[in-house]
Order: sequence, then C-alpha cells, then structure tokens
Amino acid sequence: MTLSFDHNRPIYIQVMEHVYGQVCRGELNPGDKLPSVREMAVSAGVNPNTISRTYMEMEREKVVESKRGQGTFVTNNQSVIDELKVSAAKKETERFVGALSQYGYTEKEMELLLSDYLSKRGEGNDRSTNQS
Amino acid sequence: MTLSFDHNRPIYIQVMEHVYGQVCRGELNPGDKLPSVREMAVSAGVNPNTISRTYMEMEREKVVESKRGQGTFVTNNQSVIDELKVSAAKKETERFVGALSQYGYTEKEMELLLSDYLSKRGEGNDRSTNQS
Amino acid sequence: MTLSFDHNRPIYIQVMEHVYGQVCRGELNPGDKLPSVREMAVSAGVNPNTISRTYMEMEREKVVESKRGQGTFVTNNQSVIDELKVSAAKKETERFVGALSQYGYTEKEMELLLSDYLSKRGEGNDRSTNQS
Amino acid sequence: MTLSFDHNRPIYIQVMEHVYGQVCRGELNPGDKLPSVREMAVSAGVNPNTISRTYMEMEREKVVESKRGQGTFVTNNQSVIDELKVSAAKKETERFVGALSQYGYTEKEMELLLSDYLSKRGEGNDRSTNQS
DNA sequence: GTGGTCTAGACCACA
DNA sequence: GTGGTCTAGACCACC
Repeated sequence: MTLSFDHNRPIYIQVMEHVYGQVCRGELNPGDKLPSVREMAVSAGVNPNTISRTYMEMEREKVVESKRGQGTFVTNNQSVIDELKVSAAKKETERFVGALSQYGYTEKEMELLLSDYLSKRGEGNDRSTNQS
Repeated sequence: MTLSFDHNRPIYIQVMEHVYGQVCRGELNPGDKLPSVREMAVSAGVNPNTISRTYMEMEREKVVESKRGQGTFVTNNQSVIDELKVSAAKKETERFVGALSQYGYTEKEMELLLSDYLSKRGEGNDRSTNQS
Repeated sequence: MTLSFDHNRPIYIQVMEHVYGQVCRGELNPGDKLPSVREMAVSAGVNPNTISRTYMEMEREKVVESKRGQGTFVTNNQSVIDELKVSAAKKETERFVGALSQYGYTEKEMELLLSDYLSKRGEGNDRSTNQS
Repeated sequence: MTLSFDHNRPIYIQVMEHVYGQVCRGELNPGDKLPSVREMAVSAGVNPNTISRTYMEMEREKVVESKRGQGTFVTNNQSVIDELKVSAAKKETERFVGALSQYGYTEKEMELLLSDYLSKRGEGNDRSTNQS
C-alpha cells in the first residue's frame, strides 16, 4: 500500500489516524489482529521504530492491546471505540469553529461553507466518500 | 497583552494566525502599520527573533510588507487579504470533512455535528464569538 | 515622478543608480545643477535624509560636487563619468558571467541567452530601450 | 572546505546559491541527500542556524525536501530543477540588460561587452570555467 | 527608531 | 542521528 505522508506532521500520528479510521469505519473490528510491526512497516514504507511508536501510542489510548508473543489486537471494549469517534468529532468541530471565527466568519457562514463544500464534493466523485 | 500559547504548536505560527485574524476581521486595515518587532515581542511575551520570523513568514505570503527603517505594514492589495480569508476557510473545511469522513461520519452527520456545536456554544456564552 | 522602489535594496542606492543613469545617458551634463535635496526628496517620494545620503555617496565617488550655498553639480571631469560607465559595465558583466557559469551554463549559452533576450525584447516594444 | 563569503550579502543566500549551483550542474542529483545541517555548518564555517535557514529557504522553493529525523534531500521533481536553471538565467539576463541600458549602452555594445569579457577570460585561465 | 542577519547554546520530537 | 523552534544577545544598514 505504502501510504503517502505529509512530512510536516509526525508519521507515527498519521499511521495512527489511519488505523483509527479503519477501526471507526468498521474495517477493523474489536478483537481483530493488527499486522505485526514489521509487516506494517513494510506495507507503509516506514521505519519499524515508527510503527512501534504508533502501536505504543494506540495502546496507551487503550484502542489496541498487545499480547505477548501473539500480536496486537483491537480492543474488545466497544465504548473505547465509540469514545474515539466522538472525541475526534468534538476536537475537529472545535477546531473548525475556532479557526473560522478567528477569521471573522459568522456561524451562518460556517454552515454554508460546509454545505457548499459537501455538495460540490458530491458532484465530481460519488464513490470517494471514504477515500484516504 | 501577553497572548497565551499552545505549547504544541510553533509560537511564530500562532502569532501569525493572530495577526491574520485581525486583518481578516478588519481590525487591521490595508496600509496600517503593525507594531514593531520589538514592541510585539514585549506584548506577546516572546523573544524578538520569534516575532521577526512571524513577520518574515507573513511577508513571504504577501500579507505584509516590511520597509527598512520604517516598519511593517499590512498590504494595500485587498485581493491578497480576501484570498487569505477564502483559502483559510477552504483549508479548514477540507480538513474538517477529510478528518470526519476518515472516521466514518456521513455528510449528514457532519452538518449535524456542526449545528449542534454551534447551538450549544450559543447557549452558554453569547459574547464569546470573537474571543481570541 | 515618484520612482518605484524595490524595498529589498537600499533606496539611497536606487536613487543613486537613477542619477548615474541620467548622467551616463547624457540627460544630465557635466556642470548641470542637480535638484536640491528637498526637491529631489519630494519628487522621489522619500525621506530627505535618504537623498542626503545619496548625494554624499555620489560626492564621495566624485561624480557630483556640492558647492556651499549654491547646490550640487555634476562633475566637470568627463573622465570620471566615462569611468563610471566603464566600471558599471565591467561589474555587471562579471556578475552575469559569474552567476551563469555557477549554474552550469557554457559561454556559448550565455551569448545565446543574451541575444535571444535582446531580440525578444526588440519585438514587443521598440522605443523602450531607455525606459527607467 | 570553508567557503569564502562576500560579507555584503547574507551568508545563507550565498550558501543557497552554492547548493543551487551543485544541483544545476548535476553534482547533486535528484533524491541525493544533502549534508546534515550540522555537517554543512562545520564545512562552511558558519553557525548551524545559518545553514538551517538556507535549508528552509530551499525547501520553500521546493528544490529540497526535509524529512524529519532523516535529513534533507534534493527534490525528485526534475522540472523544479530545470525551472531553477531557466529562471536564474532569465533573472540574470534581465538584470544585465536592465542595468546596462540604464547606463546608456546599446544592444550591440552589450553583446560586445560580453564576448570581449569571455574571450579575455578564456586567455588567462582555461580551466577556471567551473571554479566555485 | 526600524527590520535583517548572525552567533551561541539550549531543548525537543522524530526516525 | 536528524531537523525545528526558541532564547539571548550582538551588530549592522537603513530611514
């Protein structure tokens, strides 16, 4: 696959977001085994140390669990996953509103910006809603 | 004044965003003189070199013009300012939609998230729309 | 007139180059009186101190002479003016060749670059050879 | 190595030009790793911050790409490099012609100045075409 | 006074 | 190891 990275942001975070996306979208289910650090490193085209850090971080956030000698698994605790989705949404919404109000946009304008963007996006490509 | 900074992001960027906000909201008009590097450094509570970098970046983006021995001024080119506002909105909207669609949210849900957040924000504090 | 300045280069030097151009092109002849510092400052739209420095610099290079209470005059020494023209040419040629050879251009290519540029320039505007 | 600098121009620019020369002359190829900031600082005999600024500017101009924790690399985009060479030539030619026409030289004279200079240069030292 | 450059040295996150 | 940011303090040219 070899993800394409923005070299201005930490790669380990971008990999993390990628996995979180798979988990939240249901492509990885509770209890599923993640690829090994080495496999993931190869498929993403990055240094194993970087993936290692990704996994550590995800484990710290209780989204995955590593079992000695067996591998790393998506948590069985669905509430953690839900929480992940909810808090991401909150964070992004806060950021969006905060940034735009700093630039002088009104609340009405923000909603317009969003709906305009979504409708324009819908026109050109119908099936790309979940493209990474 | 002494702005409060998020220690996870470069200060010079945060100062830049602060100034861009003032320009886009019309608190600083085309041709206006910015505070000198040293003044701004004092009022923001940071090193002059940091502000110097802020000003350099803003000049690179043509939002501001430095005149040797005179000071730093907001561009007279209104279209640059308009573009600033528009491109910021586009960037933020893209980010918002990109992040949420990665987490599996539908377009309807995104609009709901936004309107819910805005209405909740309206309840608690009416006067905070423009707080920095 | 109000010359347009590149704010990345010293204004006093740009004014100097402008006057040197007039002298070398024969628009100002040996013995001619230059405008007063104040007049020049107004017509160029800059600070009188800046023009003052321009004049000092030109006097240092013996291209003009200031006579107490009478004003500033182009030198009567034609050889200084000739030398001005010659040394400017030498300096510019050196710079041109030095820069281009650093970028890997051969001597042949340099001559081609020049003749191409000149012929293209000739097409569009015939009378602008001496525009400032 | 310890480059020798013209003290009237910013060092970080001179280093930049030096690297651009290497890239345009093919001494540094697309994808090649540049010396680290610290190494280059030592070899050029300047402060690391100065080289850091050089690298930042080059990255801004897309000639170079910094990868966190890995180093700084020449862009793989050959067209950027070609453009670099072409635009440098254009800029220098414009400057040359602009300056000389301001001093009253005709187009014929400009070409003569150049060819004379090149032939004289050829006599004295044959091997200095690419000296840095 | 203004901005621009440079040094010295520190700390940090990333790979 | 790498680059990125920040501070402190200096010096300079310019207006």
